[in-house]
Amino acid sequence: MASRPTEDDEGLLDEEEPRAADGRRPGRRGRATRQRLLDCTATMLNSSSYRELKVVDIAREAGTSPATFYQYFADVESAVVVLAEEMAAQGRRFAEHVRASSWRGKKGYAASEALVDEIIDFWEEHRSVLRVVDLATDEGDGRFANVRTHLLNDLNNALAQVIEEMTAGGRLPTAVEAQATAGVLVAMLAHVSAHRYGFEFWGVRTADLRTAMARIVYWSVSGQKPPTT
Amino acid sequence: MASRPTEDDEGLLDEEEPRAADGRRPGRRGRATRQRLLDCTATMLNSSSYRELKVVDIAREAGTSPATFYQYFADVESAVVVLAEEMAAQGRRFAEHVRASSWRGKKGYAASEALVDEIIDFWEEHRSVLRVVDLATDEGDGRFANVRTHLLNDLNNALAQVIEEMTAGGRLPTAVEAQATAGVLVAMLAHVSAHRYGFEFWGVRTADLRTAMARIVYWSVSGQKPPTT
DNA sequence: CCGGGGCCTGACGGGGTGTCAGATAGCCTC
DNA sequence: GAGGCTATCTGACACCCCGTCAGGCCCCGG
Repeated sequence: MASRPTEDDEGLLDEEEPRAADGRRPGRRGRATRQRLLDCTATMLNSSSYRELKVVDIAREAGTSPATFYQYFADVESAVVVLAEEMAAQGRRFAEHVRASSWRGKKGYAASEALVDEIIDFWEEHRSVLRVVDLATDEGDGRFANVRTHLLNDLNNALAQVIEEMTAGGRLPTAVEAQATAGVLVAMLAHVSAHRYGFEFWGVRTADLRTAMARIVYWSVSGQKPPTT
Repeated sequence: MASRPTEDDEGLLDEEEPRAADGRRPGRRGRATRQRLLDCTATMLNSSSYRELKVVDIAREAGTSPATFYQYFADVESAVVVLAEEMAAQGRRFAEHVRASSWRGKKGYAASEALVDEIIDFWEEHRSVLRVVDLATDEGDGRFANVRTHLLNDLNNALAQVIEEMTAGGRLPTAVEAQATAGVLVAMLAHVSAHRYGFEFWGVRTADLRTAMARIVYWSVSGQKPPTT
């Protein structure tokens, strides 16, 4: 039943606290500039690789100087972290979805398909930011790892909980470790969703990936064969 | 039955062709220097992050100058590609293993466990290089994507073939698309293996991940519940 | 209309990259 | 065993981006 540890959220003190480099609380003009910088960052993330994203370029795009950028963000990644956090906040629904669904029989399989769809769509919508999150996380950047956790942790625990219940109900063998299974499923969902285009390139259709994953999720959670349609 | 397309391997013309910057074929001394550079790159990859790997440092470590490095490699990544290719050559065994195994009954589950173990071990052994391969691939670097493909493609096709056979034999519903299922399984195996330590950090044991994955692989391939031990 | 603090920037030192032209080392020939 | 040729190495340099200041601009409140 081990639940993932969670770090202290200093972010809860104030809604948002976009502090400037010297600790000042920016006024109206400052916040506008900050937002402009953020928007440009998001835009440029769509058109260029994350590695090529230079402070100079963002600043120029926003019609300001590099020095101004550093007044609001410690580096490029800090700006992207903000974008990532905004995105992650929208990811809560996955877990809610899992908890609200019935996981038995045809309904269970439908829930599985719906979950997979939701995740694939989410990754599609936020792909440029998520790509950076994955990259930076793999590179060992704790800030991004934290965001990624917030995004996936709820889903992970929700799935684990369902699996626990199924095990307790005798539907799954006691040998299955709920957290491990949930973790593997989440990893699969996130990774495959992130690499849709890679698969498409190799001639594997997203629709088939979706079915393959839905089947695995359903079987892993319920212990039953998915209904063949 | 769509098989992944494969790129032309110009590498087959000559065993290895470590050409210098100006197209010369290096002599004995040159090859020794090149190898020294390569060894230092591998060493430093273990102790520092890939992003921090500077040409200057590698050169200094190898007791030579940066300019010399550029005589053998276009950039740091080019050197790592060579290391990655050497590693990938060892990954052939996964596919052989899949093809040589029986995938039914207890033997099938044992094969599944063995495959998972083999992959986890491989990722452990080559983790520093594989981390770069994953990172650079995600970043869109074609050279690394190519290596990654060579490494996983065989396994993917081998699994897909087994799944096809199972489908033909009526053991799996015809709705399952072999390549998609194989792709999802490979993605899961590679991604979870690459993030073992992440899971351990969250209190999920590798042994449990292994079981969870072995069960999913076995079920996906054979359509049967894994034997409960 | 006149401070003064919030906001911006020009200018700079630092460190890494990639490329020369020229120095050096190894090897073969006579 | 000296000359000469090529392979190999390197110091020096121009470039680029980073991140930081000190100082200047702008705007609002009084």
